[in-house]
Amino acid sequence: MTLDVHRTVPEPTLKRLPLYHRFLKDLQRLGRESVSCTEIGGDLKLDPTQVRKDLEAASITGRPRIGYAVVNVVDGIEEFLGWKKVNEAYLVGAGSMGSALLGYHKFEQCGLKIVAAFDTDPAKIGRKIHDKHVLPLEKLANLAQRMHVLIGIITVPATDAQMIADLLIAGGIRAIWNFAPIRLRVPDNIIVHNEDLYCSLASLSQKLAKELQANPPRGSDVSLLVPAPEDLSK
Amino acid sequence: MTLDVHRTVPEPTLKRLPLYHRFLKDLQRLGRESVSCTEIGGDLKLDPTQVRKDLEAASITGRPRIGYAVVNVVDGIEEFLGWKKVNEAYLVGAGSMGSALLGYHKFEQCGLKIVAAFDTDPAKIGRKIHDKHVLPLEKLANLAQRMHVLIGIITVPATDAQMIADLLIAGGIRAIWNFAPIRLRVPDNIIVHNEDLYCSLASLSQKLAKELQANPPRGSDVSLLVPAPEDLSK
DNA sequence: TAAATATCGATATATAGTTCTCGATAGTGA
DNA sequence: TCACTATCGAGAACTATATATCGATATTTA
Repeated sequence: MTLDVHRTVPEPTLKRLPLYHRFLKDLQRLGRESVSCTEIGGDLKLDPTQVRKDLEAASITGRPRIGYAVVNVVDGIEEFLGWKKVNEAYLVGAGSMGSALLGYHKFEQCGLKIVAAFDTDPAKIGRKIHDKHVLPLEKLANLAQRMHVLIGIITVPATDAQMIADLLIAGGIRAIWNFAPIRLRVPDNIIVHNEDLYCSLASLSQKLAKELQANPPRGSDVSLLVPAPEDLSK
Repeated sequence: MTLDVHRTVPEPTLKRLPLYHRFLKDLQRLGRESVSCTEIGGDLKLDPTQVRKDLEAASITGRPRIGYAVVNVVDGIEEFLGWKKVNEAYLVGAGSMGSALLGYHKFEQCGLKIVAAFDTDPAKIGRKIHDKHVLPLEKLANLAQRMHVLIGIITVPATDAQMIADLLIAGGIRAIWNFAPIRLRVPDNIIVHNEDLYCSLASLSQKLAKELQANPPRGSDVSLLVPAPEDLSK
C-alpha cells in the first residue's frame, strides 16, 4: 500500500476534508456503518461528485450502491492529513489570541500539540495559561536542542512577527501558523500558513456592502445618503 | 462614476486586496506618491499581472510607465471593500476567542465596529472586556429594535452556534462571521463567513506531513518507523 | 430470477482563476 | 528630438477546480 501523499491535493479539498471528518465522526457516534457521497453532500451543501473526488484524493474508496464505510473515511482522512501522529508546537505571543489558541485542546486530535508558550512580558512569564507554561522568549533559542518541535504558532503583533519567525526557523521549526497580519519572508522549505483576519474580514465586508446596496436594511432611507438632484442645487 | 460593486469579484482577489492596502499604507507613510504593480508584486511575492487584475476588479486604474497613485489605491480599496462606512456588530460568546476579537480595535478601520458582546455566563455579564460591555444573551432579542447592527460574530462552542445564528438572524442580522467549527444552516440571503481553524489546520498538517516524508527531521531515524524487511521476519 | 435503482469510479465538460503576450503610453536619456 | 524602456490595459492561453455524464456494480424488490 502506497499512500498517495506525493500527488499534490487542491487546497480547497484539504479544507473540506475536516468537514467530512466531523460529520462522519457524528455518524460513527450514532452507530452508522456506511454513508454515501449524496448524504455527506446533502448535509454540507456540497456536490456529491465533489465529495467523491475529495475522498478519492485522500485515497479513500467506496463500493457502488453501498457507499463508504464510515470507519474507513474517518480513518483515511486522519491518516491523510497526518492527524494520527501528533506534532508538537511552540506558540509565541501569549496575548489574547495566543491565550485563546492555548485553550483549543481539540487541536491535539488534529495532530497539533502546543507544548509551551513564549512571551517577553514579565507579568506572563512563569505563569500557566490553559495549563501551558509561559516561558521567556530568550529560551526559544534552546529550541534547536528540542528537535521534535516542528511547528511554530505566531500570535505576536505584526511589528514583531518577522523577528519571531526568524527565531523559530533558526530553532529548527519547519512550519509556521501565522496569526499576525503580515506576510512573512521565509526560506522556500518552510511551510507558512497565514490566518489573516483582516483578509477574511475584507471578503465579508465587501459581500455585505454589495448585499446592502441590493437590499438596503429596513429603517435606512437611501434618499438620506444620496441626495436627490434638486437637493444639490440649493 | 459607477462603482463596479455588482460584478462578482473572485474570493482570492478579495483576500489579497487588504495586503495591497497594508503595503500601500506603509508607502504612504513614507511619503511615496506612486507605485507599480511590479513593486507591489515584488513585496508580496505575487505576479504583477495578478496585482493589476485585482486592482482592476476594484475599479482602480493606473497610468502606463507611471504606475498607480498610492492615494488612489488606498482609497479605492477602502471604498470597494466597504471600509469607509463602519458597520456595527454584535459578538456572541465572550470566551477566550471572543475576548481576543473584542481586543482587535483595528477592525474599526476595516468597516467593523463591535458594539457589544453577549454571553450566558453570569460571571461575565455586566463586566467589560477590552472596553466592550458583556450583556446577557436574553437581551439579544431586542436586537430587532437596534436595526443598525448588521453583523453577528459567533464565538460560542459548536453545540450552541446554530441556536445563536438563528437568534441573530431573527434579530435582523445580515452577515455572520462564524468562528465555531460547524457549518451553519441559514437562509440564502444571509452572508456567512466561516473561520474554521480546524480546516486551516488540516491544510497545514497535510503539507507538513508530506514535507516531513520528503525531508525527515534531523534526529528522527526513519528505520525506526518503517522496519526493514529483515526485521519483520523475526 | 430479473428488473429497477442507488451508488461509485472514470471521464468529459464547464467554470473560475492565474499567467502570458502584446500593443499603447509616457517618461528618460542619448 | 528620437530611440529606449517601464508600465498599464486588454485579451489570449493556460491551469486549477467544480460539475455533469455515463458505464459498472451490488442491493432491493417485484
